[in-house]
Amino acid sequence: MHTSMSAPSGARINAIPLQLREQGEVESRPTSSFVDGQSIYSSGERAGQAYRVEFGAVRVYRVLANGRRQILAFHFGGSWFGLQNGDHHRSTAEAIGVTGVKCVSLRESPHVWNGLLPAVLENFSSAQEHQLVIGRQSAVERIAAFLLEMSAHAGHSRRFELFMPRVDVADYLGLTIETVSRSLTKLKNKDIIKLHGARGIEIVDYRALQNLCL
Amino acid sequence: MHTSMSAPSGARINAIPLQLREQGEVESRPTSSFVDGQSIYSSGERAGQAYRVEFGAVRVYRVLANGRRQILAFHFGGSWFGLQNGDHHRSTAEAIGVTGVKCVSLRESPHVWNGLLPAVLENFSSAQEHQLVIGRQSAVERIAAFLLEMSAHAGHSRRFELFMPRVDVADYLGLTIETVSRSLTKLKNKDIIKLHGARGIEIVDYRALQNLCL
DNA sequence: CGTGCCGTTGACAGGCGTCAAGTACAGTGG
DNA sequence: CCACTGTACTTGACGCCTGTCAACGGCACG
Repeated sequence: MHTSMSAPSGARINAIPLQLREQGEVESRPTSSFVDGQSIYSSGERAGQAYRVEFGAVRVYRVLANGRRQILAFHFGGSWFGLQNGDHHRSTAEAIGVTGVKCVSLRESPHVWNGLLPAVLENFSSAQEHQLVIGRQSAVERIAAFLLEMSAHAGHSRRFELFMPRVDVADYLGLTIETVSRSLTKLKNKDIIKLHGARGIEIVDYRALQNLCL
Repeated sequence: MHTSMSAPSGARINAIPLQLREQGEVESRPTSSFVDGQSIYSSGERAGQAYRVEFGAVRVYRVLANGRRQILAFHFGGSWFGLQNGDHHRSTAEAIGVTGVKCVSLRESPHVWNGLLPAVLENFSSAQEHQLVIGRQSAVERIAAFLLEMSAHAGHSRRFELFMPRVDVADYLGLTIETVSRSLTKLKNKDIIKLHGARGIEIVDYRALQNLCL
């Protein structure tokens, strides 16, 4: 199970951010392991911890009352998540594939907050970037931006595997799975990308993909 | 000029956040005044300052190469903005109506960063909230959410004035001005709101508006 | 080989963008 | 005082993009 996920996530372990190692507070904690789809925290639960992805991937999302879901962010190795100001989580975080996560209690060690400012700013920046994508870009443009984002997380590789199913891509980009599929097909037919199986992506024309995101 | 703006923004001066007064660093700075549409900082400029709205309002936006604009956030009295991790601004901030802004240099006083974590978390939270709106809601639902947001900034008043023109609302919600106008008309025809002139909003059925944002 | 999940493709309808015309209003100048 | 002008907003007609519904194909697993 999850063979198609564990291979790329294994490669990603080496990408764990060294600049955050300085925080001995974090390194002293054990890594918790989660299986695919397992909840790391849920909306409504009491907050008070900071989380960092060690390996694998995490989706953070919120669900509207009518069932519509919006994935706010994907997090990969080294990325912090779950940082917020309220007492209770307003979003849910789930593992994508087998995923390792380190937790720090902010109640026991409130001073850790000080070191997390760069991480919060990073999250904030990503959220703003994503606002542009879902606010002002067409379906194909969103897919292009998404593929470039995933490529960047894979070390700007031209060939990589998507960690998540289509429904996650759709809920991240504010689209439906059908539109995601159709947009990928369009990019394929324009010889901008090649598809290798359901999750494999090969970027043939990197520049064309970038031009779509203008 | 701007009479329709200065009245509500004047009321808002009292709403300046007291919990931030502790930072004498901020209070020691003079307030710079900006006229309607004046740039506070621009995309590409060197960053290194934190900004706080004293009175009036501010829009922060980015523009894609093809001219499409996305307003990332509106900021009102007491709100911090311009906080980011890079060396250079990736967005532009402009005054809406006559606006007062206090600046703090983060290069001269880097320790100020520590006190700004709550403000960054607040900005981050707002961005996430907005992701849901523009990612998963219809035009009418976005307008409903927007009106409730503006109402909240006016002390949850049922009657308030919009500070900004339709084009700002549209670029904030990822819509066109025509769709904004039509959606407002729909809400008006359903007797959920009343329109008083171009900018005046009266919420007749608060509950109905909330139900639209589910 | 059947079953179930995931992804793709097609037909169709509806929502929103685009283009265009019309209205309201403030400011200006005669 | 009133016509003129420019800006902001509204309304209408129309077309496209994307959502919806449905059928189909591929692959893993039992």
